[in-house]
Parts: sequence; structure tokens; C-alpha cells
Amino acid sequence: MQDKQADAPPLADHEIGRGSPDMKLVAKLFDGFADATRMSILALLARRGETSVGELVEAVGAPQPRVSDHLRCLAWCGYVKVRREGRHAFYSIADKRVLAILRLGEAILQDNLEHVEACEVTGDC
Amino acid sequence: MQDKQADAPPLADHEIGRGSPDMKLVAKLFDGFADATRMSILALLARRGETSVGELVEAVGAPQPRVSDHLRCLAWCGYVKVRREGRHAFYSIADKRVLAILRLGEAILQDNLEHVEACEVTGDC
DNA sequence: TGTACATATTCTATAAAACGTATAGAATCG
DNA sequence: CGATTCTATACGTTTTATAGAATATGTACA
Repeated sequence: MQDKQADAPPLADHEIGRGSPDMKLVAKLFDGFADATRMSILALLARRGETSVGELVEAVGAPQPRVSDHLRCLAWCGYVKVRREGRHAFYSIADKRVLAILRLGEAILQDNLEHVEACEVTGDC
Repeated sequence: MQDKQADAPPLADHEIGRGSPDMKLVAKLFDGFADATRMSILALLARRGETSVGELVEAVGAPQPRVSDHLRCLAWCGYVKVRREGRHAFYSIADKRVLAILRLGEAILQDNLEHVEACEVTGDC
């Protein structure tokens, strides 16, 4: 177990939620990460780089319309970008900060695995 | 508009989603950030440091049971910790990586404000 | 020990989101 | 030009999660 308190200074007043102006938007944005299918897609793009929809469908194991739909969602958030070439569409991570968030999330998860797993069993939370 | 491609190298194979093992758990974890009430709570804790439930209720403007419920959720994820003192409960951010994620999320949002806002209007995504 | 206060839990209803199926658009190939 | 492939969209259904109200737990204090 490493030190969870390392790095990252406390937030200054001008950062985040001063009077909670756009908390709904921030939540909306993070919702992009809060789905297993989208996470699988992001993880694949993170490892493979630019990938076609067809390959993603095969790798994720979800029906094609669902993958397309989630890709559209991820594009709205600015997480992925698309390059079209003929009848193919190649997606890739559009913002490297997405990778940073994925890493942080995985790290937190590994330090709290038992808890989060238990939480999932109950359906609560 | 700054360079979104700065920092963060591409993910190595041993990182994230190798065969998509616990993508559901990762998604579950990020779901902690995907709610306006929870985001408000986290933002407040980030700025004020340790805060009692009562103060949070007043600051967030949500009914007390709801705040308590979301706090429980955040605690499950390991995002916040509680210190009990008499009949009071003082919550604080338990993991500074949470602050890092909040910052990254806000930064991405600011670069995609128009898009995400439009996305919210439709109810889609 | 009884009462007031602070926090946590339970339950039901409603709203949002994910799913599956069907289908439409667009481009290449025969 | 017809057929096939790849991707995107639309729709109805089901699940999930949030909100709200009522209530329980638990501590302090008179």
C-alpha cells in the first residue's frame, strides 16, 4: 500500500465548485467514464492507438450499434476524435488528460479493490 | 486553447483493460464522480478541508439524508474518510489523487464547454 | 431517564440511461 | 447499377439510480 496522500496540493478557492456553478456539467463529463462499455473502449484506444469501429466491436465484444453510440458519447465529451477514410472510421484518444485520469482511477481502484467490489455486490452506491 | 496532447505518455500493455478484466469496477469507481450532488460535496471538501455533515448540507443545499447517502457512496469508493466526534461526523478527502482527477476533469471541461453543454441540452449521451 | 440534536438508513416512485433489434446512410467492389 | 461492407441512427424495452419522505440509530445533556 503506497502513500495515498502523495502529490497534488489542496485546491485553491478559484478552482472547482466555487458556489457550485457548473457541477452538473462536471458530473456529466465524468459520466463519460462511468460505464463499462465506454471504459473498455477507452482502455483499448489507450493501448492500441487509432482503431477502427470494427476492431473495437470485435475487441469489446459488444454489438456494433452500441459501440458506435458510446463512441459518439465519448466524442461529445472531447475524449476521442475520429478520422474518416472511405467507409472506415478510425477513433483515437483526443486528449492525453484522459489517459492521466484513467491511470489515477486504476490506481485508486487497486488500493480499494475489496471495498468497491463489496459495494458492487449490494447494488447500492 | 492549450495543447491537449501535453504530458502523459501512451499506456503500456500492463496498464488498464488488458482483456478488460475489471472494467465494470473501474466504471463503478468513476461513477462516484458522475453525479452533481457528489461533485458538489467533493468540491466543497476539496476547498474547505474537513467538514461536518451539517455544514455540507447547508452548503450543498440538498436534504440531509441525500448528503449522507452520497457521503456513504464516496466513502465506499475510498474518496472520502470520516472522523467521528461525539454526535458529529467530519468528512474529508481521503485520497489526494481525487483532487488530481477533479483538476483534470475541470480542465477538460473548460476546453470543451460548448460541446458538453450542447450535449446536455439534448439529454443524449 | 427522558429529550433534543446530528447523522444514518429504509422504502417507493420516477426519470435517465443502457440494451437489443431493426434500419438507414455512405462508400467500395463486382 | 446492384450488391456488399462499414458505420451511424432510431425506437421500444428494461434496468438502474436518484430523489423524496419517513424513520431509525446514536450521542449528549438536563
